[in-house]
Amino acid sequence: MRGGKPTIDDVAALSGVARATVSRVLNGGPNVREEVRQRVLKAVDKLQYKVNMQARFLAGGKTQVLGLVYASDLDSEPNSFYHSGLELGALRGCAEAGFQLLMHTVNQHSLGKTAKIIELVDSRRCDGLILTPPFSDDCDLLRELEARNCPVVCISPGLAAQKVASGVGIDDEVAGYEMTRYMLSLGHKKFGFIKGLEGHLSAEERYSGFRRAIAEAGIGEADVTVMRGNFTFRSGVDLTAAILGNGHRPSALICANDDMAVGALFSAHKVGLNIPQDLSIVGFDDTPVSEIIWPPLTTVNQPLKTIGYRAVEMIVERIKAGKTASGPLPVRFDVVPHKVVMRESASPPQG
Amino acid sequence: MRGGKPTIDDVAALSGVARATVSRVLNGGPNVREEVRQRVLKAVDKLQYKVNMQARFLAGGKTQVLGLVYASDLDSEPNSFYHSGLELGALRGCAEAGFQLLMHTVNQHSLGKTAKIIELVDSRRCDGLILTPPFSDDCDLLRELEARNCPVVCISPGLAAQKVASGVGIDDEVAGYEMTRYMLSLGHKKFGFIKGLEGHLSAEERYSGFRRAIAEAGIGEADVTVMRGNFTFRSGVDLTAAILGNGHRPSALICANDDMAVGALFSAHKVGLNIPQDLSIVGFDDTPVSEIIWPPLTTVNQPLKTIGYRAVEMIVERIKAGKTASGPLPVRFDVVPHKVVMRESASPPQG
DNA sequence: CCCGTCATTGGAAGCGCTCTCAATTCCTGC
DNA sequence: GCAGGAATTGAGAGCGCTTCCAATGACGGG
Repeated sequence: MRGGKPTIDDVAALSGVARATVSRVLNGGPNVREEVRQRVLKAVDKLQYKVNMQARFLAGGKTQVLGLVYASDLDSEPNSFYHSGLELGALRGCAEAGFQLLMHTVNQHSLGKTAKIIELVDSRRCDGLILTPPFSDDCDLLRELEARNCPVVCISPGLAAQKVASGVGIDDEVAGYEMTRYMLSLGHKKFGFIKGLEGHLSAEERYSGFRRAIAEAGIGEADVTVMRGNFTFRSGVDLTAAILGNGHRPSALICANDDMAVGALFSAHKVGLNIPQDLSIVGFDDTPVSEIIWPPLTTVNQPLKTIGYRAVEMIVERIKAGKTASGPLPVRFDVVPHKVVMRESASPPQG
Repeated sequence: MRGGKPTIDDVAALSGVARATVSRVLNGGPNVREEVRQRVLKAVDKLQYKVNMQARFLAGGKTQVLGLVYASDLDSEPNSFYHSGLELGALRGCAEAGFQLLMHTVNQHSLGKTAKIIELVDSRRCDGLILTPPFSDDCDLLRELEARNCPVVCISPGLAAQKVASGVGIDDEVAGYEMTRYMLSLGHKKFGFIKGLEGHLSAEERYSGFRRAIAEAGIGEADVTVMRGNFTFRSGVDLTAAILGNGHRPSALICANDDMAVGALFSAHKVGLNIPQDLSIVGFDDTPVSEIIWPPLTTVNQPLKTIGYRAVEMIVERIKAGKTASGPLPVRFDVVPHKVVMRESASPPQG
């Protein structure tokens, strides 16, 4: 033991068996006499022996670590609510599966963004990766990872990425469609839509759903105003101001996420509009603010924790498969249920 | 190379040197002829060789991984803004220091909460730990960790913990004091204070600062109402309702965090109060909502990202010291600057 | 009572890298 | 041209654990 922490050999020595036997006991292997097992366990306890994962994994060629990658740069702060939700769910999943979660952020505008992620797996730091938007839409990255045989699960990937790697998420197109249908059902006929950052395909899907519903309802191009924001409160404020200043004012404004919707609310308040009487405003995500703000925001709830949890389940599944079976698991996309949450920021249009 | 990934031996073979030499080149060791270095580098490049961290760390006895621990249970959702801020800062620090960040949540009410954290270091999963409240106040845990010689840095520890382990944070007592002084300067004479969860000593410090300012101002016990919340919006709502229903209404309400302040705002609005004319409400933390809410919340900003970043710096420092020097580094507490952010939820009392 | 089986157990070869220490080579200065 | 010392380089011993394979022992059938 040489003063340091006890090793498996110390346990073996103390219990009078071979190292291999201790290993068997530790890993619940078969073919160990009960009496021997007890003897080993007693030694483990007496020595306060703890497996050195570092060594176990070197020998076993794994790490029991999953990487969760998300984007962060100085201009667009990551949405903390969104990421915390996913993280919490993932953490729960990891705890159950006996994995650890390694966080990794990369500036999506940096040149070596892909390299940094790839290195994580090349240097054997983790057994699998969970990618969040917009990385979950980076097909090149996905393919590189696949070439390295690295299990990957994407959070809310767009259609293209869904063909390349497995993913989890809500059906954004349907969510956008349903939300729009709801607004339509309230009697709205003139719409505004604030899109999110380009490249976030899942947010773009919400827009597709919106278009589908609009088209079905026979609403003409002249009655819809579309703008592109960047998911921030600020952009919601600015774009809404632009939309409202524009004369041909919509009666319903749909935003691709809550932050922008809250910005819209802010802007509308500022010009003296009553919400929802004068303008219905709705968002996406159901972040905590949407409940706190006045009026409470009608929005779409997506079960972030469930998504994070499911992502871990899926990836663990793939990791196991990778080591058991021969052929790689087929790519799949798991849809988790979303829900339109009706609060008070949307109502039938006045007059 | 046997089909798998190239190893250091493959590089050694290809470049015609010994394994040790390749290692030296890889680690920037001295005493390698330039010509040899180039040869090795070329082989590395040609083979697309990547160090297997797993192996490097087993040999070196380190992991280059830092653990960030935070509490989470089902009843009290962790404050995503708070944790994301710290995490982001820590992540940035890790990236610069060449470390990875392992996240770990533990239910603070579970029995084995300490064991789970200890195991993280016992099983050699990380080289150091960053503890957030309330774990940063768990002196028993801190001592156990110290016994294991595990570098630890606490985020916003209370006075007791500051003596046991190093930490970073703002000076909460002074922050509470300053905020109260500010309210006093506005002319308030009757106060309400909503405390946070018991055991979160740093939040308790804010209260101490409040008491100090109140005492200095010669305000009597009869003019302050104190309640204990649990940091949630809900508790802010409920406790404020209680305070307002109580007759002897304060003109200023100070909450130990923003969520509760927002709840207070909500409750006050509900009973028809004008904020800040009828009641000034202030919080702590400067979360994003505080800017979005109406009226914008006067609060105390603490630089979370800086704190997270600094925590990593400190821990890396300790890790290096642990391996170089003999004596352990002295315990220290780094104070980062906070700032009272004056917005519109506080004003001189009416009448 | 002997031999094939099967449950147990031990031995030893790695996993891929770091690091100590000895061997070798290269320069100096005289 | 050669000794002494510094600069390089190579060999090999781990780091602590998993796992393949051979060895041992017990048992039941012939």
